[in-house]
Amino acid sequence: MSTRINLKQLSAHLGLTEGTVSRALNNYPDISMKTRERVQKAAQALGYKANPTARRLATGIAEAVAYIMPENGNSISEPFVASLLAGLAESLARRGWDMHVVQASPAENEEDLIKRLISSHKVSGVVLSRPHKKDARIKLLQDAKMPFVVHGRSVENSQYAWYDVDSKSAFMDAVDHLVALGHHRIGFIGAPTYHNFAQTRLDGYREAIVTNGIELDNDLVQITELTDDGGERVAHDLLDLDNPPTALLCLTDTQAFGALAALHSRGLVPGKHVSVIGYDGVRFGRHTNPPLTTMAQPQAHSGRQLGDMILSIIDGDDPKKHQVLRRAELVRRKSDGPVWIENQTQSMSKWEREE
Amino acid sequence: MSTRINLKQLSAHLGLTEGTVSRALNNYPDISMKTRERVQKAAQALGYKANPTARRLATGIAEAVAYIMPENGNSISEPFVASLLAGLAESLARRGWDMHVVQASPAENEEDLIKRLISSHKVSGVVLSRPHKKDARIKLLQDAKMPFVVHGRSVENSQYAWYDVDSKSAFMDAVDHLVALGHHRIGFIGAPTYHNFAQTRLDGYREAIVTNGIELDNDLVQITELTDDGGERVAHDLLDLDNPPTALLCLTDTQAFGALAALHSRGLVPGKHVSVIGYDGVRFGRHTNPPLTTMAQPQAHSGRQLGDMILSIIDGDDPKKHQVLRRAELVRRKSDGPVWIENQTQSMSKWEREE
DNA sequence: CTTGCTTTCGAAACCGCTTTCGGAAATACT
DNA sequence: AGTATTTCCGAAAGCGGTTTCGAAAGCAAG
Repeated sequence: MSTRINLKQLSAHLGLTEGTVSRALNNYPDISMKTRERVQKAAQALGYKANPTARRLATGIAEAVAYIMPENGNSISEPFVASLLAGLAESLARRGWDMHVVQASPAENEEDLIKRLISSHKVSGVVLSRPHKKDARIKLLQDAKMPFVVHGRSVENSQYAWYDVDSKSAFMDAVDHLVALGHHRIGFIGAPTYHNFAQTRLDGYREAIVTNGIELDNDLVQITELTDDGGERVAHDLLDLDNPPTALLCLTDTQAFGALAALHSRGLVPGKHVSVIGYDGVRFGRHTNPPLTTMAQPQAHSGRQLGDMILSIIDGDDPKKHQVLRRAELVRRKSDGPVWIENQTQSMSKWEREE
Repeated sequence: MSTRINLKQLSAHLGLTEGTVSRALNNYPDISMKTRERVQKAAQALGYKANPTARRLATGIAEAVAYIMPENGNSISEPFVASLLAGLAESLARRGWDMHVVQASPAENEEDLIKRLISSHKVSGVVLSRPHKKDARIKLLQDAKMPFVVHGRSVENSQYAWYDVDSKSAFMDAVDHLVALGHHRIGFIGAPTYHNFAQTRLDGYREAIVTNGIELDNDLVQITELTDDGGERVAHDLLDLDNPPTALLCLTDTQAFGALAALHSRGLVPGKHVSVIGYDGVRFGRHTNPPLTTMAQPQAHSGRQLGDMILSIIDGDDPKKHQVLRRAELVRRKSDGPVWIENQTQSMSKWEREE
């Protein structure tokens, strides 16, 4: 049984008042250096650690941050939660703080979850992910003056802290890349645009299409779920078009996997007959047939970054000073290639590939 | 600003003592039914919720459970953490408890983490995963009388609660399946056997090999990391053997992905020249070339199950009564097939596949 | 109308720590 | 030497609940 020593015992042992010992431990300036050191040495020796619950009650600081699981965090669609959580936990742990991971219960919507979180006083800050274009949760947090950072952005994003990848540029780059390969009919496999990232990626696609002097064709953009099955279904729809696309640009790698499946089932080879490009850069993309070309988001340390951000905001930093935008980069594997022209002889090998 | 009402205000409003109101709210029998209802109604109306921190301090109950992130939780090797966390969080939330997810800091080993957790009094219970064969953390928890459940099992597993998949049987089934396809030289791609699951799966492999009247060949078992690269590397080693295996059984799907890559780089087609079977049943496996045959573990609701278990143990249930073993089942896709015999004509199509 | 139980609630201690306030001792200043 | 400041610590009041204990009130029994 770990018979933890408490403040009363420690102060009795030292012949001091609890208040004095507490202040000594917390480096109050009104304690002489001599006794401060004596107290800290004794605390160390006796293994004293202030009871967190008591401290939290007394100070009113929860010493914990909540990470809100994205709606579909349990699906294949969020491949990075584990590593993000690891980084976030590490960042918080350096200060001895806890990471709560919370999820809306089945009978509860996302906003109620935030309300509950705010009024519970269980956390000092919140990490949100995958915001909607207009995300009511953000307003709730702002009104309650609850510190928070967002992984991703909503449309109005000037007043809070966020960490995001510039997926609009990424999709513009992807389009440019495909156009350079000769593609003019590029299909877009997207998701409902209440997800802000779905909107911005679509924006990037459209803008680049126009910039490249190609006429927008709404038949070429399809909205579906963020799953492989979704990607597969609408890939078929796109390929069934009278004037089908020669390339498929997908919102996520997961959807792209489905697109690859659709091509296979039609006897089309990805990267040859039809190009496919995903987004995320999940490692598994190396193992598809062919390996998936993708816009890889830099996800290293994103968790730690988010943790450091929320901590400094809780410390009083201006949230607006914490807005970091990173870039995704094209990882060229083998699912993209020049536009296919029937009866032509064309060597795949002239295209340089990863590894 | 959410100006939360506290007990003092509520009791003043009711003309009762704080103690009385508290007891009324907690359904103490020494409060008359009449005032109990009156109090609860008022609490409801005024939106009173007891401050969790204060309650925790007073009762000494942390009302939280810690989930220990597996060492490699950030890699692709633990594909199910997100869904497990979701289930666990849901189970705990039903009681209003928190889920802390914790991780050993870089400068800390797993045992120190447990010690810290125990002495911090921040949680009432612990969920552990991926135990080692002889896991010191388990002994620490037992000695401290800290309730816990293990996702997986260690060797001595009779005295605590666990939730596991019978992967030994799964590997026996996999071997039987391969033998039925004519394979006699079956390579095993494993991981360091301090991981208990690595040991039991190896045991299953060996036992089934013997049961099938095949001589054990230690050259056929290779130990490596739980990554695709690891699998790829040792797959090459196995195929370089003078008498190479005709089938590769892998500890995890992730390793199997690497094995597939190794085959491809040699111009061998998986499921035809060499069979590959993985374990886990990750959805990604549908998209490899060819789709990966695997022993799929039933992971639905495992998180909720673990949550319900830890809660009832905290409530006083005998941990030994909470030991659940589930079975994995063969999901046959296309990476397995009859043993390849050169110069034979053999149709793949006679084998029935998933979908 | 006592006596003896129950029922029902108030009073107070407590959980373990933080923080404000005030006063004694020590030091500084005329 | 006497007064004005500092320095350093003790005392005490929280933080917001829970729980034990005891006493007043209500009730049935004698």
